[in-house]
Amino acid sequence: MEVNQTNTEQSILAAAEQIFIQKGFAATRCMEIAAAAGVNHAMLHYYFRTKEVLFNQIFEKKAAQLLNFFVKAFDSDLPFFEKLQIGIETHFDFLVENPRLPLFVFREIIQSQERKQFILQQVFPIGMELLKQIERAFNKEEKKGGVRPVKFFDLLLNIGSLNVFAFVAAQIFFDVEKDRENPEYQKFLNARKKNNVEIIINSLKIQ
Amino acid sequence: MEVNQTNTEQSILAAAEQIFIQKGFAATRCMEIAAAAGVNHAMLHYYFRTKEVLFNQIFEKKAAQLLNFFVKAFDSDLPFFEKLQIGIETHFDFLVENPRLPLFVFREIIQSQERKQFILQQVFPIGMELLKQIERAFNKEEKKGGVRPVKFFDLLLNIGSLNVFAFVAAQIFFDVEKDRENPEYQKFLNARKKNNVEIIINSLKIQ
DNA sequence: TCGCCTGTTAACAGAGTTGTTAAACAAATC
DNA sequence: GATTTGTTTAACAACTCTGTTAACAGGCGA
Repeated sequence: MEVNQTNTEQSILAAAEQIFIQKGFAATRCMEIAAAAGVNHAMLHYYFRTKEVLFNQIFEKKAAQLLNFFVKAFDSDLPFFEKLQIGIETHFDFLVENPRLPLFVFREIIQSQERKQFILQQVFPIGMELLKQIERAFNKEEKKGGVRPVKFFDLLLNIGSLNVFAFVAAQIFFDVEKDRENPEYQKFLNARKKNNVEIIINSLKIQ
Repeated sequence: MEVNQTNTEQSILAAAEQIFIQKGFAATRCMEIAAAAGVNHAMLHYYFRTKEVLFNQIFEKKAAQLLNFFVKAFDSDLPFFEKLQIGIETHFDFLVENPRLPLFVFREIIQSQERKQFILQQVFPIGMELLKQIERAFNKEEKKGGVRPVKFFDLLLNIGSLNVFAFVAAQIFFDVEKDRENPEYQKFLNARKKNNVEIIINSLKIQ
């Protein structure tokens, strides 16, 4: 072996992840990934055979990450409303670290029937299984009369809507990679986080 | 002239609109648009010179439509909360007819610095001007003490989040073009519309 | 009728993209 | 020190995509 056995493979993966997420499958060129990884473009085909294989590897990892995280964020032992708040905030913080992820996954799902199938058949059922646990806790609280009667599915969609859309909007007004230290950006994020928690809690509290 | 003068241009535009919105700029092939329009692909270049010119024509039209509509939806003379409800519902109904539009615009904004500039400099200011009218009505209501103090910008983001994300989710579970008559899809849409109005109203009402 | 204009087509040029391969090369093993 | 194995490179083949062009068809005015 010459220099770095797995390093080449790793740097291709890292470069591919970044570029694919930013530009999507169709707009990404193999040469560009190779250049970013600092290797000859033949390396991509040596390690991953085709652009599609490389892409799918990243897509599947990221799609799973997105859903698993959503589930894990609600997995704690606190009182219901505290758990909810921490869940929303943790999910939001995950998006701060991965601001482009949701749009990336949605874009590629919508574009390819195969990927849609993959999500619906491979990722979704696993997530659903985990979500049921949280749903039970939620329903228990509902029976106790602590919350307004809302469908759990609607609750999840509401949280997802508010949290995800904050980062879609953020990408219009800010450069989510370079503006991490920008106080305006941080102010925007904090305001949104607080707003989202309030809206959701408000929608569940009995008037 | 041989066959149909302006019909060719129109059918190219119609085909391009559909395919660009579904696949985005990078994934769309000129040949595909030509085939869908039923013309030789040289026609695209005859009428529009380049793929980019054709795309920009559609993008600019759609981006303006998206924002103008958002503004127009809130433009009525009813009491505040009724106006708000009708505004949210009208915006939602617009998305029922254009379910892929938001994701299309966001995707292309994010991908191209030029398009982002176009949105921020050409489209946004016009929308903001119009939005100020609605903001004044909102602030008046706020001063009367009829609503909780919320930043108008946050309110807009909240409505946008909930309405837009409904159609992002819809595209995962349904085929938004073919499922128009599907009762499951209609049930989903009605539930979301009702949910979104409730959440927003709830977030503004004083407890 | 002739020439001109618009719209259309097929063929093609040029650039860029994915994917292949043969050869060089460096370290590990024998 | 020769062999093997894994890694890298340059060159290239095949293909696709965008954009051009030359030829052509029919309508229309001179």
